[in-house]
Amino acid sequence: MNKSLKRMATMQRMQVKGLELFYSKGYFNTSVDDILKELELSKGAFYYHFESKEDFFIQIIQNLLARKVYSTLIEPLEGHENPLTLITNCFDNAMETAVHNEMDFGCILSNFLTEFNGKNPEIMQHLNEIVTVWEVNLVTTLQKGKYNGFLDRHVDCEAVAIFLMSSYFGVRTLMVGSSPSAKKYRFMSQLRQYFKSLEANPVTI
Amino acid sequence: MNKSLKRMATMQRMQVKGLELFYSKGYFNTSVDDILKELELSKGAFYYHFESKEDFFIQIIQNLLARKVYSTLIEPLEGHENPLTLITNCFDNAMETAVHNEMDFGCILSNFLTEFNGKNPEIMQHLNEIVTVWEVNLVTTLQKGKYNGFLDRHVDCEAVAIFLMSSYFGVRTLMVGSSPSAKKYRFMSQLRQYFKSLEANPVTI
DNA sequence: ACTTAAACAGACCGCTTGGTTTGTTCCAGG
DNA sequence: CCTGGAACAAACCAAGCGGTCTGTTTAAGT
Repeated sequence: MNKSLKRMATMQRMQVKGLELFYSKGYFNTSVDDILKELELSKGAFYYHFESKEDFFIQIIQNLLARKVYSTLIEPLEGHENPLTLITNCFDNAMETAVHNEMDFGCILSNFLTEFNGKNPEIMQHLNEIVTVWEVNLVTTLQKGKYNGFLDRHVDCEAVAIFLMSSYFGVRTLMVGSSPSAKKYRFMSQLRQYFKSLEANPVTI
Repeated sequence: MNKSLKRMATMQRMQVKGLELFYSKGYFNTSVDDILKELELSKGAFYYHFESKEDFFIQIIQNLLARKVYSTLIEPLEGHENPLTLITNCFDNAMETAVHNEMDFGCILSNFLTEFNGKNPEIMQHLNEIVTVWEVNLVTTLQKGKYNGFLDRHVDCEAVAIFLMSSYFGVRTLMVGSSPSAKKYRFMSQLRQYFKSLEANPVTI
């Protein structure tokens, strides 16, 4: 009955705290005990609910990380407006929350990609899956925008998507240094500059 | 006499192997013993030459990483040609070696920035110093290009530099996934597209 | 009231870590 | 030839790691 409810609640608590610490301190640099200490739970509780630290993290990826990426980077792309406007606003919002977040350590997805690269193929696969979902949604949005006459018909949507994902990952890494707000402003100005070159040219007679 | 020569040689060997392993496996995930095992040296040797693992890494940053960034990302900017051409070729070369490198794990500097962010302020300072050097050189190159009439006079050179560094860091992170060659090609096509919008407009009469 | 299983607590284990210490080899200078 | 320090080797240490195991408490079903 509410047995499974309590189970879910405890697992959720562990995963939320786990993602928080893995994100801020890194996966390998965060022990299971670190997580349990903050939750005032024991190892018994942890290994009752999860098979291993790795299994635990994979569930975090699918349950929390995937949703987070979706809500902040994919969902905002929905709509029938100019996709360049949608993406601009999406990036602007995502970076604005990062600027105002005292504990920002860069893009979660990008950080984990870096940390697990060449170390754990299984986890890398799960992470790359999320990247692909993002990429596909970007491409689809751009293509729709092309057919609706917002983008120049020569635009290579797949290339634009790669360029956008790259620049976003990168600027989030760069922003963790000094003056993130200034960097955000400069980045956005050049993103707009780039987008201008993708716009459909008005019909010349 | 050649005492100090041997000393330098041994320290160099340790640092080269250290950077190699720190880069591929991560700093926290690489033990001092891992490095010494591959060199067939002992802990005594290590702690005779270096104060600690952290001191060891800082010396690697200053001796090897700084030089590497300089030779691959800064030195190629020298010259009196169009800075947009210089940067394009520089990025193209840097990414090409990454594509052909079986053991590529992304941009070294970017990876370490991610790994140490929020964990070790001292090391972060050393890393950010390198980033700043790169940024300053990019800005200088761009400004020179503006005065020489290659760039439009409205171009915000500092913003362009941030945008370039972001996109490079990001694409190198993205390339570690699948089909790096395709991603490089798409990235470069959009970089050129972006650069076109920065070019000086021919005088219209 | 009794059973049963879920949901934990916490001691414990083998192993690895960064770092220290002590011992050994080697070789240049007096 | 002998000595002193440089350059290492290797045993050693406390702390921390992921993971296991054996309880103990709680609560639902009968």
